[in-house]
Amino acid sequence: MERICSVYILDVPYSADRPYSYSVPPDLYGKLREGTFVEVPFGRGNRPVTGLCVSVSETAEGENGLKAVVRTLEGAPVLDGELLGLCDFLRDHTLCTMGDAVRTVVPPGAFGKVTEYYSLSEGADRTGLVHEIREAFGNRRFTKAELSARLGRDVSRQLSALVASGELERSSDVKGMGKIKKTRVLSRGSIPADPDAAEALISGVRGENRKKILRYVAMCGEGSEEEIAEDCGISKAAVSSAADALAEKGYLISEEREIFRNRFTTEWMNGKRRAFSSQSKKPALSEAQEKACGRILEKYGEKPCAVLLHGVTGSGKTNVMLEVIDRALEEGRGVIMLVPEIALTPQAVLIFLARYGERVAVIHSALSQSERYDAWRRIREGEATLVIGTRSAIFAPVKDLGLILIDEEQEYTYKSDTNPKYYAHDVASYRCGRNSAMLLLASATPSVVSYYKAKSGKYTLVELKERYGDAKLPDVVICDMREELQKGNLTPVGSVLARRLISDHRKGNQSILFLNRRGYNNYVSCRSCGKSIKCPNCSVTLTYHSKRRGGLRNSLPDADEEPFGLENDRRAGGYLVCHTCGYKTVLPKVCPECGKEHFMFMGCGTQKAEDDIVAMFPDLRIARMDHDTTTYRNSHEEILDRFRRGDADVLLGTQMVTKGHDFPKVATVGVLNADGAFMADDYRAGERTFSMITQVIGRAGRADTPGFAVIQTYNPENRLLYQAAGQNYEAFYEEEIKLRKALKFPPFCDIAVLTLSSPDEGLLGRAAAYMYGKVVEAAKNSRDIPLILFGPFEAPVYRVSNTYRMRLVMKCSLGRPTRELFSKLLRDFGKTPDSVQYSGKGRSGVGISVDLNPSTI
DNA sequence: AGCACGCCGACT
DNA sequence: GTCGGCGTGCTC
Repeated sequence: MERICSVYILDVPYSADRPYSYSVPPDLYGKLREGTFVEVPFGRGNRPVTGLCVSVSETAEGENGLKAVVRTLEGAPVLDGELLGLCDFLRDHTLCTMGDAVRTVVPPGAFGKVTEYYSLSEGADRTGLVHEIREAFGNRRFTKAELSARLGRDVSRQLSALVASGELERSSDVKGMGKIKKTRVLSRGSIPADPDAAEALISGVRGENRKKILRYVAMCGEGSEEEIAEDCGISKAAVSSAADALAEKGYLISEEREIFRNRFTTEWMNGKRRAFSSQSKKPALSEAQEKACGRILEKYGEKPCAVLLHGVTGSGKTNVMLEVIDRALEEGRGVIMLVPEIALTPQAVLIFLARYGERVAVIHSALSQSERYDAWRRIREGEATLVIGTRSAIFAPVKDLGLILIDEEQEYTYKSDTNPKYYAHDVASYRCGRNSAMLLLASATPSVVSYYKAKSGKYTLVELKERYGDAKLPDVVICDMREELQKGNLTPVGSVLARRLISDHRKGNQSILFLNRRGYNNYVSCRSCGKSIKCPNCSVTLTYHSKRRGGLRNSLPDADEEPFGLENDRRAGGYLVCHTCGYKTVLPKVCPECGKEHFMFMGCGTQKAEDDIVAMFPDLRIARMDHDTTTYRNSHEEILDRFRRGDADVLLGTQMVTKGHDFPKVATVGVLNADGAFMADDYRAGERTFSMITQVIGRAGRADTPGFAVIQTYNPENRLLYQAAGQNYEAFYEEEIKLRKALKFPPFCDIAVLTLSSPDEGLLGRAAAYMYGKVVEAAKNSRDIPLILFGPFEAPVYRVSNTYRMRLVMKCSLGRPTRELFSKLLRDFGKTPDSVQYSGKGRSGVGISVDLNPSTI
């Protein structure tokens, strides 16, 4: 019998991403298991690469000719079934390589990268190249890339020749493994636990430092060198040397322990925790909350299961979620809670830290690589059982997972838009199924897809319909901005809102102004009737593109450039495009709705709004919060603190201002342009608008201040706005789901987007046409895969850093057969013979990627 | 991706 | 002759 194993190579393109068989040398029998990272020789040159072993098996002798595993990567984790399962799931469901999947599931640094090095052997130095190498590197080892970069030419061929002739030696090493920081922890050795007996013993020991250390350990039981040095006021070196002596005599036990770097959490734990300890008390649940909680906990017994908790803003969903978390933790099971990035504020986290203390691990984007790795290990070792974090926290290696919560579940940040383009909900469902856990989705405005699943029985629907306490909905005024325009008001603030801002300021109240960030998605609307121009096939808004040399541009002239810019653009060939079906038309001379000829570009960003408001109201102090002002760490918090302290009168910003901060002095909330969001060319524009407006309105008039909200719009007859104003989710949903059904959009189908990219525009066009044919052919060959294909057409942003992109959009049903179809298309695309057909010559130079159910189309 | 192998033009 | 660029097929 011989032992062989199946290995995925972590750095191969999609077309070569499959398991490869290697033989296992007997000296690795004890070390090599499924889930072990290994070094293997790969390719014709047998270059050393990183692999992940996914299975080990015995085989009858004779099936040989296999290369052998070189070694296992010491210090790298061995992935258990849960993590391997996650990698497999990602690979299958997002059509990524195993390497990409592994790098998503396991933090970089946990396993390094096997790297090939060369170094000069004792051999001669006659040859030119050997001489060059000696000059550049001496006897130090170097990689092929380093040498090529140094010499500015390709050296592969000579290197192999020099290796063959023995003048160079090849070696391999693992690069980039994260350092595991350790510290020495001292605990009681022969020191008795009884304080008097301990003191008697300690007083007999010579040396002040030693006495201090012993007293510390006698009192606290144990302490790290750092802690002891800090608390006893001795240098670390002194602690270290005293500890050596004390350990040798047996007074103390000394052991090495990993320490987990976590600046964020540690700061809060040490500093602010006490201040917030009052929050650790369980808040009393209202009757409605109690009832909702009961229904969820009842369901909790039937795991695996999924629940959608739909609670209107201010209904206290968090309290209910905390109760469910308690239940899972009491059972001894692990919990993951996902929150949107912008909701992961220190205030929010503190609630959890105060309540659950050291069991919590927080994963957020500000963590350094080593902190991330430390958090990962802390979770994996079972020290942290409650993980709170953004999208990627869904992969946290929590032990015995019993509950996954996704707060604000409709947020599209739960869909990754880079490499493994996964949707956190899908991963969550998979993990819950595998672990018999509960999936709890929560939102005031669930996504239409999730609510549909709840309505149709796939999820259990639990609703919280009343606001907590006696909080009331604010009065909402919907303002017709067309009238403002006719009056000649071109500023982002209409007269109603202007009056409120002034009176709020006079009374010492504050205001929040919300302006949708997605301002770059410009559209054209009619100045007279306010209608925007829609696609005849899809009922989505057409996007305006102005034709400029080299492709399409995405930003539009400022409002004051217009109508001059508009006329110029029309002459230059500006046109309207539907990003769903590819429909394209020239910008009409007159509005198709009312026949007037005054079009207008929409798309005023927060920055412009700030300038305008400052000009209008010089007395108001404005705090602007958007992506541009919050790029620095903590700047987000600083802006909110400033506003909370009352050092600003107006908080102006993008979605960030809509998330659950409580500002008691906020009387008025203004939505500067409610159209900006739902005019976007995406079938979910409606649900996003509804969600954003609902949330931002909820910010007005908490506590004792009566609330007031102003929604500014050019479409005052749009029912969506009234539904949002009245927080009437049901009405919104009923209308929306009919529309989705009629037009066949999710949840009644899935959407797949295949993107081709190339710096060569002509080549790209041919490749796109070619792939179109391939998809048609593939769909025809398998009748059971229903698929509606649109395209090929230019991506919404056609050119990005000199690369052009074209897309095929497909409505389909994403099951295993459909994914397999896409997988095959991707694999085949990576192989040359086919691509020759469109490229004419050479390697195609066209990139391909598939996004299944993208967050925007 | 990244390597070897083969083909081809350029330079010594 | 051989160095180095470029295209192609293949990776246990």
